[in-house]
Amino acid sequence: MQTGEKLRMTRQRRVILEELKAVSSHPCAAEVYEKVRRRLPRISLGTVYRNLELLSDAGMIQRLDIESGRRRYDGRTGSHYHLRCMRCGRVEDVPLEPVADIESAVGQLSGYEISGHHLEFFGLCPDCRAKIAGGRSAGD
Amino acid sequence: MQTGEKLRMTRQRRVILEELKAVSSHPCAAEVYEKVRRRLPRISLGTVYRNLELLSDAGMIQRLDIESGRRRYDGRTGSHYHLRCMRCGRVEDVPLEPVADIESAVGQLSGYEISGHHLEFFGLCPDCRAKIAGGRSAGD
DNA sequence: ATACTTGCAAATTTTTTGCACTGGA
DNA sequence: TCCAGTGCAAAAAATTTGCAAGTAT
Repeated sequence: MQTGEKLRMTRQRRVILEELKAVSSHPCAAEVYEKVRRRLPRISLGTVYRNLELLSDAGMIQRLDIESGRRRYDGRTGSHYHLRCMRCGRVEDVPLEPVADIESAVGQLSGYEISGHHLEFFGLCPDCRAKIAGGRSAGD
Repeated sequence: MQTGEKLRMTRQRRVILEELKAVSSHPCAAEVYEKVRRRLPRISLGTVYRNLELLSDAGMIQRLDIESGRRRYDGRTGSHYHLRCMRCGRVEDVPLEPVADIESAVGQLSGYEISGHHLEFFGLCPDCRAKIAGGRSAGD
């Protein structure tokens, strides 16, 4: 929420942020940990978790609660939508402009004070479509 | 997906389904367990987890992956949207017609075969707005 | 009768936390 | 300097799973 937080920029924090901004996948904490570890071998998983939360709170990255078992993170902070492949699990950004005006409509109807919305599409990515069509071994 | 599954209807399964259909909240497994336990005191949490997954697979209920740490379930199976209060955590249905045609647009743009979408709004529910406005003790 | 289900408990998986030490502003 | 930040390891929290016994069809 509060976008202007003042965070002390430690080496760990910076590398986590850089690695997250560098990818367009939407990694979970463990995946960020693996990437960061290549540059800072002694970093701990706990530090990665703590920083991902702090960076989210500071508005420098975005939390993605679209899976039940694990939280994913997104280096893009602007509002945008996601597309998830139900077969391989990848999460991509949707090339579509966010709709802003539905929020006020929902606010009126519900009495809520709306502060945002998430829109997520799910289906099969091109790769998985090809695999299924070709080898027709739909099972894993 | 496959809505016509043939599930053996055990007592546990039926009660879980009934309790879930009876509420408009969107309970997690532990909450369903508590409700069901009032009618079947010896049911185990594992059975609740197993059945919620089976019922979801059979298309008789709906999985809600809108929180990172726990999965919620919805007795309504038709496509509809959700509204979550960021303060008290409640999840309600949105009184808004699902938009169907955005799916084909996204499919065209992305190359995905889209099978559905989730739209979730978040903000403050009327109760929490009142509490904050009145007592202004925004903290828990 | 016989698979499918259940209860129970242990195992997994993901995330959080306590604490003494370290390093950035 | 000095306090926020870190590494490490243990604790929590949510979910899954193995297995012997029970039950719906």
